[in-house]
Amino acid sequence: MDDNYSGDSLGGFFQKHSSAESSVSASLNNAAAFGSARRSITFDHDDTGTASVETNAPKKKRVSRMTGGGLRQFSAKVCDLLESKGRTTYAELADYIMSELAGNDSETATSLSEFNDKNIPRRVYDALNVLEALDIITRVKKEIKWNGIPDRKMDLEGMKAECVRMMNRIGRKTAYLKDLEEQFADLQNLMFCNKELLKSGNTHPGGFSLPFILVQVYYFVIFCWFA
Amino acid sequence: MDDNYSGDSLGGFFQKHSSAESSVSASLNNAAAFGSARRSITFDHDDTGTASVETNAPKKKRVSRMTGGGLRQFSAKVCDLLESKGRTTYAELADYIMSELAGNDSETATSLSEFNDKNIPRRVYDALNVLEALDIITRVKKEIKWNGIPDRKMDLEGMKAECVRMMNRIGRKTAYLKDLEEQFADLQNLMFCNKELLKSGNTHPGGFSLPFILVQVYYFVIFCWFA
DNA sequence: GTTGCTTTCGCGCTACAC
DNA sequence: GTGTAGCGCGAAAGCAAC
Repeated sequence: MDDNYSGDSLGGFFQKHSSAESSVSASLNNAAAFGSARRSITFDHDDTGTASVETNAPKKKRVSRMTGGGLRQFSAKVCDLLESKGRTTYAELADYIMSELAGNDSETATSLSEFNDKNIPRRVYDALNVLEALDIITRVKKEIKWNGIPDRKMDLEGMKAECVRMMNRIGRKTAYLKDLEEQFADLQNLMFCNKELLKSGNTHPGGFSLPFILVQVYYFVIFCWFA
Repeated sequence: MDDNYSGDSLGGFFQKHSSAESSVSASLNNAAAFGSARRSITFDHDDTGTASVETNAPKKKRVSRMTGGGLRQFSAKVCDLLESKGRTTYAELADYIMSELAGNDSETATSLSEFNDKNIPRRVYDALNVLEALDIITRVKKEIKWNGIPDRKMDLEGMKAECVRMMNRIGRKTAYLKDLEEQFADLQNLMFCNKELLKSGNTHPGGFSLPFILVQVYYFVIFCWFA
């Protein structure tokens, strides 16, 4: 049986080495002949051009996609990067992403980077365009500014901070309040004591008296007098 | 006029025969041979180089691009649509966008739609992929759900409400506090007075009494007196 | 497992803009 | 030339049906 392993994914392994053509034809045949297993990791090379036509060995296209490693993957990366940098340029983005991708290979390094060198930049453009359409970023002459998923982060953060601030304020006020309540209670005790003293007749009649009045009024008329 | 639009390739429509090795070349030829003119909103072309192969007049690929009418444009549309529908499917999206685009033409209608029939769907996929990477949408088996710029709306509203609530609470506490402070001040005054009286010797050594009255009124008339 | 079709979408050629 | 991006071929993934 053939290979058909399935794997992949992640792997990303496809090498694209551009070299021998024999491989090419082989790949073609494989695909057709075996019919079954498709995916071959790839091959080919280039020739690019378009064309080619004649006779024999037509090349193919290469590929074997890096499953799951397309626009979606790059968009996410682009987004993270943009968000963390806030303001950057296309070149910086592309470089960063490329270097990141280049890190995880073993021997396909060269071929991989050759591949990425051309593919990533193109994908980054796609991602940027969508992001721009959503107003998540703004492009002004080469400079890319992250507006952020509209206010989300900023406002959320801002409001959280505000919340904390308010909580603290409430805490302080509450403590002060408690303090005052205690003092208030103490004074009420004082009043009570005075009253008791008075009542108990413990007071000296000719003593002193303090015709004293304290009136606190909030909203209405008050008549008060004494003689 | 020569607008040539016309045909298109349709290319896709040769089914994929993947069989023989000739397949490759065959497809190429088809494209070339039938290929002939493909729309051009603007003009055309020429035959540039690449390709083509034998025989007759093969045109190529071309297609003068519809500047500015690419991923960016479609992304915006896709986004609006998704947001308004909340939950839909790829097919619905594509159809909707296509019909919308088809509306604004004059005579190129046919060619345009033929063109769009193939191009738009592809673009919609691009847009969806980016959106998905940003978690703005979620795809579950053909169904596309709009998550909407992550919680933004919900959280923002929620936190604003929370803020208002807290502000009110602070207001109430503050008023109460002020109230207590005043009462406190009053009582301290009372204490002070008492102390002064005491000190002034006006007091009777055997104890003091303070026929005293403290009245606090909130809302209504009060008559108070003593003699 | 394997045809055979449909849905996604990787990838890169190449047209334009600057 | 270089930077951007329109555009679409055809491979891979998903789905039946055999």
